[in-house]
Amino acid sequence: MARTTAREDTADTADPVLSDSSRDLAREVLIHGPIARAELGRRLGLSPASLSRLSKPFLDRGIFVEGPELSEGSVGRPVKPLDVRVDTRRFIGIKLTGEAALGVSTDLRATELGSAQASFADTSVAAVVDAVRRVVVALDDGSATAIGISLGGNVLETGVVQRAPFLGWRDIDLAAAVHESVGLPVVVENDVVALTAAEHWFGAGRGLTDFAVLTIGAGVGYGLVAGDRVTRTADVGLGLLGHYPLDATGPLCMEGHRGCSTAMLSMGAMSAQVSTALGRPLDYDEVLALAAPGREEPGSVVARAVVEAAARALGRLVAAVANIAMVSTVILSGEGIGLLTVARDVLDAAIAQDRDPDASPLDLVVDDSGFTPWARGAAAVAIQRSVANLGRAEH
Amino acid sequence: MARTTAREDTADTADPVLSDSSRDLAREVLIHGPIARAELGRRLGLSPASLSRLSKPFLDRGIFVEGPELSEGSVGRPVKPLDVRVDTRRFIGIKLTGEAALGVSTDLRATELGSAQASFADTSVAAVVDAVRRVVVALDDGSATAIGISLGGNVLETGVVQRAPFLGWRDIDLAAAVHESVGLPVVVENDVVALTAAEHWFGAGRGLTDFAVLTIGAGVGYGLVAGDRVTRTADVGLGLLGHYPLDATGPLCMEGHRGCSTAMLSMGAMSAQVSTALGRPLDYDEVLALAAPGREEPGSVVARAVVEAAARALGRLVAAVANIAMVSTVILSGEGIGLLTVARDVLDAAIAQDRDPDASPLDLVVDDSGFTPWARGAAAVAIQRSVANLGRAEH
DNA sequence: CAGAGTTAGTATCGAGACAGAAGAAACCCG
DNA sequence: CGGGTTTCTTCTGTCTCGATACTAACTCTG
Repeated sequence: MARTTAREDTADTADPVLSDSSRDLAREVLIHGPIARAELGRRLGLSPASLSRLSKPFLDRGIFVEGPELSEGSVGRPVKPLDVRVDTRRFIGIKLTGEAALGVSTDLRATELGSAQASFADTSVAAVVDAVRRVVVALDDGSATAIGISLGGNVLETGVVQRAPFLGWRDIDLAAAVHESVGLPVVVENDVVALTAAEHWFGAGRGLTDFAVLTIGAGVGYGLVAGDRVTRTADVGLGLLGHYPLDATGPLCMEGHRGCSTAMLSMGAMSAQVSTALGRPLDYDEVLALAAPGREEPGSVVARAVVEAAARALGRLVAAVANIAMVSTVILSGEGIGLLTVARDVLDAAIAQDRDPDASPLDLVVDDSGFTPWARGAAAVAIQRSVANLGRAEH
Repeated sequence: MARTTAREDTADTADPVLSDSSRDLAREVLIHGPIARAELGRRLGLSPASLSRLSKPFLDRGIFVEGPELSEGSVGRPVKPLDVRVDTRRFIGIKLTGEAALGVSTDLRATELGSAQASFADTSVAAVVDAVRRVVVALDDGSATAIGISLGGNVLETGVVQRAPFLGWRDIDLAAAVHESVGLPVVVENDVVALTAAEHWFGAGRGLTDFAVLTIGAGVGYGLVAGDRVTRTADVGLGLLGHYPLDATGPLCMEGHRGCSTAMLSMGAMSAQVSTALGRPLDYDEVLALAAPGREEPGSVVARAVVEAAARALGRLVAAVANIAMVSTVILSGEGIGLLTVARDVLDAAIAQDRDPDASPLDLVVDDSGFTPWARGAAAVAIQRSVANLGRAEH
């Protein structure tokens, strides 16, 4: 599409909407860090002349900087790579669980600069919005550009939460409510979509046009990037892979599926299995510790059986995703990927079993940064939505 | 991207490469049949003025025609819809099996106009190319624009067959060999990709940006359209869903997978199961006849058990594809979908079981036009490759 | 160490594609 | 029959682009 078409007029804040090429340039520099104009020209399909023209306003406004010249040993004039000044903007990302708002503040590349949280006693909109406000107050020094909020459930593009089981919400205009409360632009998105978007622009999926994200924690989440776009269907909030059949002989989940992904992989299901078998309560970390290689004490056999069954199930799931979504990269994230430290080899064997030996090797990336990716994802969505406004002057 | 960038210079035949907008217009009119300029403007994000300008050369060259005015009862000037003259070009599509070349001739919309086939005694390149030549001679009245060839295996974009197990080929430049023999432009593509492309532009997937295609026949094939593009990975020729685990208690396939998609769904596996149980040879159609509702004769119970197990397995596969590829439309094609006439209700029940009841309804389309879709798919690929050259004058 | 070769980036300018404005065409309706 | 409505075209100004020619800054070679 040529230039700024009238088709996707957000009409959000003001006039200075960037042209298509300018926005593409901003996106590319933001994602791919210090990068030469010539390289940008090749990627965007533009001539060097256009790159000079397009990058000038960004340099004038202080959004781009020219990095140090580095000649890399090759002949010719050294490149003066373009980069964004990541500190020109601040963003706040907040993940909502059933009890609390967990927030991080980030720079333009979704790098975490600080964190804060606030719990809410009940899940009324007022209580949740107030918790969000407290997190924002704790994190914002007055320079934040926008706020991203992510939660499990179905979210419309307008920021209306259509369905959020954890909060018991239906058709709540959360974006408007938070904007009312804190006075900043607010973006709301499904949590898995947000996490996937963060991996796409700022994480392990940077530069990839097709990959999948699997998260393991309280449940199992699934996000997909196809054709350089995060797939965003109406069903994305339902967690369609939450009850994917993986082991016909596995335990039951609370919805009655035998050996589904939740029954096999969620942290709660795994520790429950071991606790039941051993007759004493154990949490997830204790299960992993018991199953660790070399540990030979009462319960190790049970823990190992459960962890290895989970690893086999995960392998089956990863292979299914790679085969069906036609991706060659799968990113694993979430609090429950600790099982890989114990049973990585079992996982790899299970993947190999369900995947054609002639197929291209599967790139499995483990993002073990714990819980912050969820909040970081929310910030990433806010950043993405703001790129179109990057042309505006600094405040 | 604005205008014709130098990035994807095919440098195929000659100069008259269309601009991006012109190509998009040609594509849109070709796919969406008689369509008003105003509607085209909305879809392509162009002003009415641009539509007039862009469509003029196509009209002048006789590629487009203005359809009859139809006022549809609404007020205002009636639309003069644009349409392509489908008879201005002829294409030939050929599907290669292990023994024969099966061809169809089509118009610009891949509508079948005639068919022909030729078998080859051995799978040497010379024998296959000669069979292709005989098919072309039988179908071409001298007006064919291009030839599309599809086959099971891995095909590079250049037309080189990297791997074709059915033919025992490796790294064969089939496009060049056929071009040498018949003197027309030749496009070679994987058969499932070609079939998917045909559904995308001219079949049940017309107008959809995301859907999946499952084929059942001698094996199980899988194609995916995501973001309005046919997914085309290096692994696409391997048939990654050919041995997808579906039933832990099912029979073995010849590669030793228990209850995989081939073991459960392929025509050969189904009839083999029934034949073994009954102690007499039966072909696929006989199995379906035995399993038909109301039939109660010796063997019906066995046939029904096999067919229903296949339908359940297919349901599980369809649900997995819908959930993981995030599509809401799945097209079923191939010679082996006859089982649906017997066990459609079993299939629907199996899909429902593996899919969230709150998920958007799954649109299941059955393309039961038998074998010609395969050859038609090959023609469709040739047509798609030719759209960029549509600006050239008629011959 | 000088100059040839190479790569990066910039200023100028003309070509091309675009949308907006204005108007013509062809219908409906009262 | 004239006003309203929608479709489509013509004209024109604007904007973005790439080509060209240029400067800049480095390496390599003799």
